[in-house]
Amino acid sequence: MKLQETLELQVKAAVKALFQSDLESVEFQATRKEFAGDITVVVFPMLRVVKGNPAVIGEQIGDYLKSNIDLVKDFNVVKGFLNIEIDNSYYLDFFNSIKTNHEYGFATSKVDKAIMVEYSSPNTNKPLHLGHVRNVLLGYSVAEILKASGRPVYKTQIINDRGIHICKSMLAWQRFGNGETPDSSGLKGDKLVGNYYVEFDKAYKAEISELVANGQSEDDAKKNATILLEAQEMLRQWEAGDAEVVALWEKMNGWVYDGFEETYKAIGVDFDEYYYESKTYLLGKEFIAEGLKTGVFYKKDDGSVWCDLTDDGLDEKIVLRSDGTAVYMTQDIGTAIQRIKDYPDVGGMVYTVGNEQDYHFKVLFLILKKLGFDWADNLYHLSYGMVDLPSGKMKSREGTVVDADDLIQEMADTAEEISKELGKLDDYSEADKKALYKTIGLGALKYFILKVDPKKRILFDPKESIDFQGNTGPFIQYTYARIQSILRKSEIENSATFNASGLTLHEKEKQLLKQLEQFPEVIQNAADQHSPALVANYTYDLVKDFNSFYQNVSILGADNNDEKIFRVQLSQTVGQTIKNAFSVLGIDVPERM
RNA sequence: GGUCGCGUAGCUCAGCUGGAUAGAGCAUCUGCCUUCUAAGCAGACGGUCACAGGUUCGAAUCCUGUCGCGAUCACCA
Repeated sequence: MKLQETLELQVKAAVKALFQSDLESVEFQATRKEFAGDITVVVFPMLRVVKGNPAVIGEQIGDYLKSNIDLVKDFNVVKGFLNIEIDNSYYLDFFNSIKTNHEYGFATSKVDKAIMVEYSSPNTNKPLHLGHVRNVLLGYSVAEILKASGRPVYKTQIINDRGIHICKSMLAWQRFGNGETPDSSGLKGDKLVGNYYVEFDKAYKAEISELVANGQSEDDAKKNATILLEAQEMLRQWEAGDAEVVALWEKMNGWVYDGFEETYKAIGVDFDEYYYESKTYLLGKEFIAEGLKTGVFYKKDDGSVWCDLTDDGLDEKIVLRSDGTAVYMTQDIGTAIQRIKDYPDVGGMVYTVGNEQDYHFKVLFLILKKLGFDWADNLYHLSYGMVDLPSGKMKSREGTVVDADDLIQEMADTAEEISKELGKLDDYSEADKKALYKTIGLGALKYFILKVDPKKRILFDPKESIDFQGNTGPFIQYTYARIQSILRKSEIENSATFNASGLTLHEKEKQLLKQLEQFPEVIQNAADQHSPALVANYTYDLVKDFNSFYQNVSILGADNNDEKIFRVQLSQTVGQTIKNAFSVLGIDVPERM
């Protein structure tokens, strides 16, 4: 039984014996550093059932615990706080139980339905940028955290491969491209297609100003520009299945997918399954027709189909245009249903999408529920805040976007600069160095983004590069590397045993053991709250404790062999925990740096 | 205007479903490398937790209102 459970039972028993009252629950917290003790019972809440002075009550409960639980070594009471000192043997037993477990913190799989986690979900007309990076990192990490908490997970995305945006790139490429390909230009496919999206916009703007100069109003000019009309015509041709248009569409989307794959690979994320809007919007339409029959939806005179959500405090929502074509909602309904059809073991889904779509998902989930799907109760919108620049929002048309590939490269470059200044890697091969720079650069970037609460906005200043000191990825990676250095020197395995009876636990050691004890719970909380930030901040705390230990206590120079074995193994276990924690954040750890 | 989210140190962020004197990092300043990697450690400085009420033994945390910032309310995605 866990310590806290034992204590809870005994505190209840104490209150029963001393005051003839029953407690519903007992409130615990970690003892503050300035007081003696390891765990604290808060007496105040008991005052509802037990009348009296909280300090006196604490004293009496403390006496009871001390004489009834061997592990309770001593206690003290400060105001209404009962600080309990736990015997070292408890922490050493705990340590021995986890030290050889390489999966420490990860739940052994529960029998539970799988969860599908969607993230990235880009449009196919332009490259990925910093906003996508946050999305991808969050989605990937939440998926890994859910896995670590014992649930089967599928990672997926919905690719917005059809629509006016890609037609714009296609048209511009036809018109200005001279047959340019990724091969002929040496450009990444997504970059190339993105360039033509910009080309389109330029031509479009030029035409608008020409029309305005000829006397049209701005609004009219925007509607009447021939290049836009042509793009719209192209979309119609696509929907009609025009062979030439479809071939071009497939070709250019193919380039984009290759480019995206490269970026995903560089970031280090993956997917189990891809969904394409072009393939799911029709299924959505089927279910609109179905819902129309069952009365979930209704048709207006002009033929458009709506869902009335006013009873739920929302508005009416259109689900099909009057011309019968699909809207965003239509295909999202289709995609959701398709996924459950494909993966019957999936019992819920997580959508990693920015908070500008909060309303959309509220409506989507409600509609799916009205359509009668039992899994609709287990849908979660992992809503995250925008990544803003000092100048405000990123605007692709204004060229202020921070490109994902560039950013990754810049981070690696910064890592290289710093590493060279420190000059600890002189015996590394060039290839090993490059790999390490990438690990550190990515570590800095990922940690920077993941450590903040998903729902908060992030301000990213490209001029001030991301820190490599303090509460950062590289600091944590550095600590890991330090630990590996000790392990290389010590050559002590974690399977080795030490004689615990002779050990006097140093306060830094005890602090580390307490911190390690938290890890499984942190993973569970992070899974419940869909928050990688909890894991990131936990890891930082652990690492801070370790560095304090490292700097204040000699590990290899311990007084006796038992102590040395224990300290080396403690270091190794902290290292393993850092590695496990970082793995669910998608961050690699280096052997040296 | 309606709805939703956010507001904590100069800056970037923690603070678990209410608990002790609100914590870290960066920046500034002091110390510490002939000893396990100084991307580190030890310390100093720095706060009206946006504001005002309320709930209670106790509020940064919960409720109400105000202000500020953002998002959203399309036959766009």
